[in-house]
Amino acid sequence: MPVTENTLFTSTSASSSVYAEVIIPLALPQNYTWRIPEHLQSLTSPGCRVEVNLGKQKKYAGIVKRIHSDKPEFFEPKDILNVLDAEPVVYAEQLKLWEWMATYYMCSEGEVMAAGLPAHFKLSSETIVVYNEEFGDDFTNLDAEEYVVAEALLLKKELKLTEIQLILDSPHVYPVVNRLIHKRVCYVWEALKNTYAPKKETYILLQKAYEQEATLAKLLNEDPKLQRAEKQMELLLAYLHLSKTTGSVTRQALLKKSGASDAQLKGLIAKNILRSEKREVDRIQYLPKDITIDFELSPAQQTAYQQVKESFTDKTVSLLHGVTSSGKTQLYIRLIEEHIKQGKQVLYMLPEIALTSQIIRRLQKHFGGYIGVYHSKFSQNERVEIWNKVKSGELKIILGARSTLFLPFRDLSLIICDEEHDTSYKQQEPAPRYHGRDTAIYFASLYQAKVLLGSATPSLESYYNAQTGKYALIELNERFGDVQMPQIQMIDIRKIERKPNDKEKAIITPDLAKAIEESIARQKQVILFQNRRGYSPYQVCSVCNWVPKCKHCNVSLTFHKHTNQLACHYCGSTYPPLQTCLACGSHAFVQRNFGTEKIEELLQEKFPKAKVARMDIDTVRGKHAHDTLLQQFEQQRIDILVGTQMVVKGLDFDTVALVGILDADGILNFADFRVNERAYQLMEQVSGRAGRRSETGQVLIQTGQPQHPVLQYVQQHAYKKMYADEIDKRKQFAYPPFARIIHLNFKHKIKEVVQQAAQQFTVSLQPKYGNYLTGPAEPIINRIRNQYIMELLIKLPRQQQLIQECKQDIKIQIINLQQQQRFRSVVVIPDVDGV
DNA sequence: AGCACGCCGACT
DNA sequence: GTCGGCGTGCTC
Repeated sequence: MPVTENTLFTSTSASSSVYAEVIIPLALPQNYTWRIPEHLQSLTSPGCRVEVNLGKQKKYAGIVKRIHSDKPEFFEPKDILNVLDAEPVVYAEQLKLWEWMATYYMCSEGEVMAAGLPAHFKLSSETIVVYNEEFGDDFTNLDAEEYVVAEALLLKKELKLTEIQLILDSPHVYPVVNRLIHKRVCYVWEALKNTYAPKKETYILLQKAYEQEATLAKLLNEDPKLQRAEKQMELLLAYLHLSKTTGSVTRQALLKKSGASDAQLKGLIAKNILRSEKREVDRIQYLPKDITIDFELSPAQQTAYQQVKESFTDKTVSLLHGVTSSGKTQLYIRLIEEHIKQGKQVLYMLPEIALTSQIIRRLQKHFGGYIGVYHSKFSQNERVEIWNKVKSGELKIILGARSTLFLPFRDLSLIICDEEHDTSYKQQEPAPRYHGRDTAIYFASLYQAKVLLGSATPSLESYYNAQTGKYALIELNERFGDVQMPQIQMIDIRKIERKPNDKEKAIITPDLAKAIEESIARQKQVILFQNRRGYSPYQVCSVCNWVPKCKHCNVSLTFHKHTNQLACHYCGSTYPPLQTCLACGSHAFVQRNFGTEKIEELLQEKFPKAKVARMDIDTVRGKHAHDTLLQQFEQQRIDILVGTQMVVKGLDFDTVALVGILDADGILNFADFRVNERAYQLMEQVSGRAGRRSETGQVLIQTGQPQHPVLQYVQQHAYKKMYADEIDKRKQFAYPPFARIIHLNFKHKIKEVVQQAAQQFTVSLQPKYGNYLTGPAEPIINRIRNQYIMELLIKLPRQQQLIQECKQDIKIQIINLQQQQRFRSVVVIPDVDGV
């Protein structure tokens, strides 16, 4: 429920002051308080931005969290300089969400605000505003102050807010700039990190002249331009049919459906009957706002759908455990339909941006202009646009990654959290280090909305919650349209590895090679999966086995063949390749290479006629590379695709007959308490890529431990057995879901200092939390960007009170630590529920 | 996050 | 002698 009413004081006497607790987008120790001068009191309400002074001369646009009349005891508050918004920019729900996130994930509300608010709302005196060239120079609608600034901007193109102060000869520039941004005369400068280029697709549209029935009929029946061009006529009819059934028509879809040639389409465009237009796939604002559902759920889907609906009568969260290809998306679409027909809003969350462009086309077919897409790679202008449309309630469905949770929903009633197990939901680097799924559950509670978690391989946490009745559990065990679960076989590599001369055979075993050959012969596609970790190409001295490492991080350098450089994957620094061993002086350097690049080479050698492609961080770095690669694969211009984790997500094609997991041991031997869960999820998801509509897929797993329980479970698609097995171990060793883990990272440039700091910190927690502490320990990679690292793990039993106290104690101890001269500059970073 | 304040090295 | 390096403290 939006907070629009002014929570102000009717009975306040003129003499007593009114104060505002304001959130500033910084990592401040707490929120600060400013006084609201009398003339601004009626304009100020929670959720509004206010212009305030911080420090000697810095100014910020902060957001009012709370208005009160408690005079601060220990300082004299400054006055708020201006109120920037007539209407709050966020609802009370957003303020509550920020507070919860800051408390739960142990950061400041300012940091949450900084992450959640589009840059255009975050003015500060250092902000640079840029002239919007598209605006032109028609300044007739500007008032005197706006005009002066606009003129200056036209001349200089960009200005700092401090410079604008000089121009206006007044410190009160924020409201003016604010209005100018609103009128699109200028915009806030965005740092150049915007490498994301939205995917574009060519759409085919009917020329305006033929949009009316009558003119169209005339064209079809009597126009001489078409009577003799039979093929073009066919194509046009195909277009009309397609546009009737799907709404908008892409060039690709049209050509595929009609079987027409490029030339025929060009002909129609030349005759001014059709026209083509490039559109960004993610932006679909031109579509009509209507709902068309043109499919039926299968009986199994229908049952699950009913169960989901019923579960929401007494549970807030439902977990939909549906095997790969069971058609979860169709079920979601039905559910969305129901919610938006009641005028409510729906949030559809995905773990990664790359997946949005895949799913958006499916959704837009059904919900047209009701959908918006939102994620961190959108330009600030676009973000503000969507922000406002969500706030006004114009957009009903928002598809996006975790940052979509920051949008000011007006009337949210459902959150779908797809691929709920995916670890990309957890934000790693800057604060707030939040988990999209868990935050979604809290966020939903603010609106009394429901949450649907979906996965073929649920996280142990969620499945546990479903088992214990906290969540509802709905199972969908049938693949859609009678597709069989893929057949999974193990290939024991132990025999092959014994023969040292046959190293290559250990990478692609003869059995796998044979299967690949057969698939290709049948015109089917092959996906090979290789996990990246530990298998990056590197240089090594063949005499003494010395491996070059990064100067700033304790990490082996990765060798990049295409740039002929050694690179550090942690800090990004690069080095020239080595000729001489720095340890023994020999010149016998060799490239060790089990990465996808090497495998690609090997495959090309073995299958010279096949088209081999590689999909990993390196090959999809470019703007459209990811989509282009997927498209090529979809159009079957690639026979064998070798890739890392990336191939697991978003590959949903019918013609994959064979999936090979090249090195299961690399996945199974990873040192983490979640290995088994992760390994199962990964392999089950990879397997799910094999065999769609037409036939049973085949999965081959190369391993030296074919009896490994996880592999057995994968082979039988026995999620529940894996769960039962694993949950016991979690309980025994007090890991999640039976414990809450808080990770503490200590950083300092001097190794001894960081070690002692971590040690002292641990000792200080010992009396109260002794049993729950693990460490401090030096991580395997003990230095990143010249900072040494120590880690401390706290495993707390799931008792609300204890966990809250512990978070409090951690904060106290951090302050304590930094009060000591020696440890002053040690950085301590808490990470709650890290993955 | 900035920015002012403050204490040590290489320069006109 | 000073300019300026960045470590440290503080912002209602």
